[in-house]
Amino acid sequence: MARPTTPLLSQAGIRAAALEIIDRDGLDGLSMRKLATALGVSAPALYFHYPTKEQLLDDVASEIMEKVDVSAFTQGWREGLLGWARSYRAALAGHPNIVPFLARGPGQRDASLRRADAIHGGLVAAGWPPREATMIGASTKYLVVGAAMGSFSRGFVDDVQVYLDRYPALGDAHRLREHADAVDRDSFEFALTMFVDGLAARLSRL
Amino acid sequence: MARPTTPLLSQAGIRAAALEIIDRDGLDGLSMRKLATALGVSAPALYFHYPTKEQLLDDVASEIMEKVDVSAFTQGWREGLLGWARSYRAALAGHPNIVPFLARGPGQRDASLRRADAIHGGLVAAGWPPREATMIGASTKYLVVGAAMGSFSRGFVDDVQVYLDRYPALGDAHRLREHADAVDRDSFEFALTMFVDGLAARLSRL
DNA sequence: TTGTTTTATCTAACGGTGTTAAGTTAGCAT
DNA sequence: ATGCTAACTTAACACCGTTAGATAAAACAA
Repeated sequence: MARPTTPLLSQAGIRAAALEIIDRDGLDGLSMRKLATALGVSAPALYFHYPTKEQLLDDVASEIMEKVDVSAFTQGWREGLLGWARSYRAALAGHPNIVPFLARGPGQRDASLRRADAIHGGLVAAGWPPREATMIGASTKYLVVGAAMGSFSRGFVDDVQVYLDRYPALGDAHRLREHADAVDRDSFEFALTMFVDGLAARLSRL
Repeated sequence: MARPTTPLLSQAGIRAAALEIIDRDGLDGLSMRKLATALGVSAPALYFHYPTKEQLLDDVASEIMEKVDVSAFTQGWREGLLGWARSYRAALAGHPNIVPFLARGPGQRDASLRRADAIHGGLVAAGWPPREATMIGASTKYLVVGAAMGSFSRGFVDDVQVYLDRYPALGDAHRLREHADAVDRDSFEFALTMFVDGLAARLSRL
């Protein structure tokens, strides 16, 4: 049982299985041995397709980031920023367990730079000074990543306070958790709206 | 060499050494064995003082969070929010390597609850509806944590220069690396200002 | 003072991790 | 048919968090 007639593994298949485990068992729940078992293979076989676990996670992260959409900048900076932020957050919220990894350095890839360029260019084209365009991009990313981290770590103090305010009649943790996603999205939308309102006021003063 | 004349370890000493290693070598750079070696002791000795690595990290995180100041809410919601956000960010920026742990942290401690109460209470006292007060708290936390994650994940954009001709609109973004700290702080201040401006406009409409 | 218990460390070891080394065989080119 | 490469295998290494059991000093009881 050495080399199979038809290959058992592929990069795409490995990534898919890895993401499935991460979504189900968390980032710490992913080990190369568990991943290999899920694929019906021994652990070192993975290293024929991926040089390192880190590289595999990088690819999984990039795959997720590819769903981020920056096309709305053609309709104006406000629409562009909102569209980007929302699709960015949606992408992260779909796989909250990988956010702590994702937030620590997807930067230097080609696709990522193309996105950054579209954002920066869209803002500058709308009249924002380049320096402020950079800060707007960074700020929006702060909001998205912060919100994603928040939803990643749900169940803790601040969130409890949120639940109690919004669903005062509910004392039961199960039903609270049911609405956790909606609460998260509300807070994110609120933050985004306030931020963009502040931006609009500033741009009109400029 | 069994029991020493005077104890070699203390919880405070262990925490301090752990934080030092985290600051220097990163979160993954902290192992119980390395920590023990730094303290001139064998690894299992640590378990007499801390039941688990997780618990130790919890304590280190709490120690950091104790520097967050919420007192400015006595001077108004704007001042309170700005003061809280800035001291919160300063606390995290001082130890960026622990942020990924801290952000998923179980802040289920008394101090954390007291802070949340002060924030929520200060906002409601200033006329914010309770539901919006909690969203403001969540939003601010998003900004702080997102900004802290950003500064944590410095280390990307190494060879952005290579891409500059391909993505001309990046413009001055290639200096992100050199001025990472300044850009981070400026962007955070910018985001915070825009957010609070948006809030002020909304409150006056309310 | 002696004896006992508790405290703070030690060494050894268990099962887990990412990863490397070396062996085995299928497919393919010569 | 021969040799080369591809895609797997098992064995093993160094590290990880943590537990078990031994040991000796300290603290306390008689």
